[in-house]
Formats: sequence, C-alpha cells, structure tokens
Amino acid sequence: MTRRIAHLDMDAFYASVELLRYPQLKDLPVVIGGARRTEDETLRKIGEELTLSRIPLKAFPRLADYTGRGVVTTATYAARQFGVGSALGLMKAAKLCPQAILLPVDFNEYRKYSHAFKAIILDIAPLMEDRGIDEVYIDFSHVHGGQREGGRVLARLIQKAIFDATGLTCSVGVAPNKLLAKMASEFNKPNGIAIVYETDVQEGIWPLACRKINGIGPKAEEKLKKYGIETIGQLAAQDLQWLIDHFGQKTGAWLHDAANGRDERPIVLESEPVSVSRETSFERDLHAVRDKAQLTRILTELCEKVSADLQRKGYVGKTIGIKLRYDDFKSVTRDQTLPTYTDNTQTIRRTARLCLRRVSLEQRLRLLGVRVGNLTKAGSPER
DNA sequence: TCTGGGGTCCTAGGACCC
DNA sequence: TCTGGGGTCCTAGGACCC
Repeated sequence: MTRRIAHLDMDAFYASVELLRYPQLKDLPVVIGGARRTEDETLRKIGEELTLSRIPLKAFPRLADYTGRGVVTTATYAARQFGVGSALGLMKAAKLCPQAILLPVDFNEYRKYSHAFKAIILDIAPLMEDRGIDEVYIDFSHVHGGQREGGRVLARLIQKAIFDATGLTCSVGVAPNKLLAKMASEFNKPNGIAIVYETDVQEGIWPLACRKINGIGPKAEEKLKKYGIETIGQLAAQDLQWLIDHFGQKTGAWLHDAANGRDERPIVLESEPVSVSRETSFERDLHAVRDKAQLTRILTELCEKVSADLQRKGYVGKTIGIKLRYDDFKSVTRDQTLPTYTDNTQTIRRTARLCLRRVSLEQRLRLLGVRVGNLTKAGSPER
C-alpha cells in the first residue's frame, strides 16, 4: 500500500467564518485584523444571529477610517484583488483598498469552526495531525477510498462533508508525504484538490520557487538567491556536500531532501505544549520611566493571563521569560528558570520583574510579552 | 501613522558534571 | 605545565509558521 498523505487548508478561514455571520458582505473586500477591537464587537453582542445578517452595509467600519497599529490577518478573495493580503500593515492596506470593510479578529468564533471541521475529518479519517486553527495533515493510506484516484475521491468526500456541515470550503493536496501534500494544497485554491505522485516532482515541483517549500522563509530564500538558486529544481541540482558546507549539516541535508521531494516525517497525532505566552503591542510607544504605571499595569495583566491560560490548560512551567520590543522594532528576551514548577500569577510576576531588571529601558517600548516555558502537566509526578 | 499574537525549533556559548 | 570528551541544562537570539 502506498503512503498517501493529505494536507487540508481552509480557504481564507477567518474571513469565510465572518461571511457566515455577515452574508451581506459576500463578494465585498473584507479585511480581518487590527490590534484593537472596533465598535463592531458591540454590534455583535447586542445582535442575535438573525439580526447580524440585517446590519446594513453602511454600518460596517471601513479600512479607511482605521487609525492605529495592526496587520491584516486574513483578507477575502475580493480584497486580495487589490493586493491586500496577510501580514500587510493595516495603514498600507487602507491605501490599497480604503473601501474595504474591516472586522476585528474573533478567535473564539474561529475556534468553534476549527473544532467542527476537525471533528468531521476525524470521523472519516482517524489519523489527523493538527497544524493550527485552519489546517491539518491526514493519513489517507489506510482509509477506505484513500487510494482511489490518488486520494481524490476521499478528498472530495471530506470537502463535501465539511461544506455541508459548516458552509466552509477548503483545499486539499494529496501526495506521498507531508512536504508535497502541503505544496499541493496551494495548487488549486480555493475549494480545490491537487494530486501529486512521486513521478510528478520533476515536472510539477521543480519549476516552483524555493520559497514554496514549507520551512524556507524570506531569509533562506535570499541566501539561496545569492547563489543563483531560485527554483526547487535548481536547488535539487546542487551537490549535497555543497549544501552542507554552505547551510550547515542539518539544514543542508534537509534542503537536499526537500528539493527532491523526500520527506519521511510521520503524522503526529498528539503533542504537548512547550510554552504559553501573552504579549501586547501598545497603542503608542511607552517610556519605562514616564509610563511606568501603565507598563506595570500591562505587565500584571499579561502575567494574570498567562497564569490563567496555564491553569485552564492544566500545565505548570519553570522558565519565566519576558520579551520587549523597542520603538526601532528590535526585540530582546530574558528568562529565568526557577527551581520549581509554577502557574502562580505572583511567582510569574515576581520573576518577570527580575528579568526586566536585566534589560536596558532607555529606549521607548512598543511591545511587552510574558512567557512560561519548560512546561509539564500540572500534578504530574515530575513536578 | 509601516510592521499582531501565539507558537516551535535550531544554534551557540557557558556552566557544570562525570 | 598543560589540558579529554561527552552530556545536560540554561540563556539569548533568530528563522519560520499559522
């Protein structure tokens, strides 16, 4: 039996969930994002499901009216036409598409749909790896229909089941491994399916940019370009030893395998969290001395949230850390490992303050974060 | 008025131990 | 008078992903 791995990616997930609530926004440019909530949340609280769909278009906040920090988290396909996409600063997005409607991020709502679509998949195919709120890997190898037409039949079935239950569409790639499946799910977005076989690598994968490999980001792409390597095929043509010499043992070997479509990583069904953190960017840059009271308040809130997150999830940790971002966007972190595990707000706060004493506070700050790492299950024997 | 927030993994140096 | 090798933990920074 050949290994068939699917990667399933929900289409414009946050935006699509918002359109379920506000169908009147369908086909309009809509942007989800913003560091701060807008008045829209109030609308949502008063309104019931039925009345939400009757909110007139002119009542929705426009991107052009937004002032402040933040980035685009997701944009509808209509907004993407204007060049507005994920990670773009909202002020820049407003220049490209001022008429776009801006909605705040509502994670609770997205989480509900996330659970729903994953439950549907698990019902059909039990070997699923969770890769965040809107995507998963699925092992098709031993599932009924998982081999037919290379996985297309099962992919179609899952797409339909998800759509029927939620009204949401997704794109699926099916391939011999996770690496290729992940690439394939991009091929026919939205609401598409792509099937990749081992024999397709040369023709279908090699012409693509190296950046399409999950794990090659902007930095690695730049470095590769410096050597004249732009496509995956060019990368595959490099000598293994040359790659190791220039990228290190591990990365070099990985690049070589990835470019040749080789990937043996298993589907991981369960995993334990490594750290829990909270961070916030301020509405305006703050000064350690002048804005001390405000910073202290924010630090306390972050510690309370991290502590509550740990307790809710049932974990304790022993490495407490802080993160600062200065007004020039440079970040620093400090952390300290305690002799015992904790989820206690006061302990976290006290340790975070000690960490803060070890950083320079001359420059103005734009962000503060608190992290607890080195986690173990609360009440576990190791504690 | 550029640039969110929550994560994971890797590297690399130093401490410390055997 | 010079100086091992391996292993683990801690810390800081950075790349990358969703």
